[in-house]
Amino acid sequence: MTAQDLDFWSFVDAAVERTRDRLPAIDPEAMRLILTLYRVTNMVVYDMESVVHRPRGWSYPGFRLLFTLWVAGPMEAKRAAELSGMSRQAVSALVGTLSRDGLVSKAPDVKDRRAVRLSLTDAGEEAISTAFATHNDRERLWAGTLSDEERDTLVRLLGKLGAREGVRRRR
Amino acid sequence: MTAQDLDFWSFVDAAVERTRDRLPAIDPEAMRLILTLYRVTNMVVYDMESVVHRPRGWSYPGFRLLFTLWVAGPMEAKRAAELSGMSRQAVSALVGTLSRDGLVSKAPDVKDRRAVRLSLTDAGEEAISTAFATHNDRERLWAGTLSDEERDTLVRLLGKLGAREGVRRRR
DNA sequence: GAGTAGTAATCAAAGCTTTGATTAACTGCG
DNA sequence: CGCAGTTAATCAAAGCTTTGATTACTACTC
Repeated sequence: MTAQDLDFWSFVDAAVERTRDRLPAIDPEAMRLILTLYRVTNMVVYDMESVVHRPRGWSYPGFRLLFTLWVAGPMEAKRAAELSGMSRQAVSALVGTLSRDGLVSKAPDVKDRRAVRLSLTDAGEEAISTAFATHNDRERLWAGTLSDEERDTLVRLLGKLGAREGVRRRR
Repeated sequence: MTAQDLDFWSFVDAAVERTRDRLPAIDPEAMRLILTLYRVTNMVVYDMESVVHRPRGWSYPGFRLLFTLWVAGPMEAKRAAELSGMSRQAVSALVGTLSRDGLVSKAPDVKDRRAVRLSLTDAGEEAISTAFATHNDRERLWAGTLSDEERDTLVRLLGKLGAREGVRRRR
């Protein structure tokens, strides 16, 4: 496989091979894992975003924040950041957009006047309910390449990876 | 598990449960897969970027483009987009930064004067060589939660997911 | 050769995310 | 009470990515 014949996926093999030759001290299989993880996730996200969310005028991050509020109810911005995995700044900026578009409402917290309490508006509730069916159709399409057992194994192994201690987390 | 006790990971279980109750027509296990995939990858990317790349003054996308050129040699911008999984516009913008910082050089293509040929500068070559050892240390840390067999299984299942046909790809 | 269609790259605007700084409000110690 | 330290949120600037439009060039058709 020369450099001219590569495509998106065979690039991973080439990278592993090439690195094994030039930097023998590295762990090529760890590299293959992270490279593959990144590429697959990127594919899935691009597909979901471009097929499901952008045509409706929203972003994937916007959907994630709406979904977080839909699942766990109204909450402070800080907590929405924790549960959704975004930074507080990202939530702040995103809520600016979603609030402007009438999907999320901000109310001052009663107990702590620094805090902002986020909740779905009726339009937000409506939006997430209808969008989620399409979103999940797409999730099902992706998951459909795997048998139930393979899917469960994949979830379990991803969970094991995600349980890694001693790594940097968003604050 | 009430909404008040949730954290980043138990949120996934709550989402599956809550959705099963409110929207019985959806496939909760497909949802769990995609949700988990996204969260794990985000954790890994955040860790890699904040521990390895930002302290050196670079971004993860910047590293990915440099790495692409390092693995497969000088190439047109269009090809770099294909191999790295970025859009052509993203490559164009990113090359602006990397070129300004002296890590990548742009040269007009000899055969097609519309095209731009990208290559690593000496500084870029130097940068990727030294950064990659640290990058791979971090990859090894992540991969280290899994046995060799688990890691191979995970790569295989991710590959199967990534081989999905009929999805939207970047152009 | 002229004209049309297609392609490589870039520009422009908008959105998300990051770091670092700032404002406002809570907490705890003396 | 008064003040230092902490915390919630936001602002500002920079970077990456996206869509849509534009420019420059190539390739095809007549």
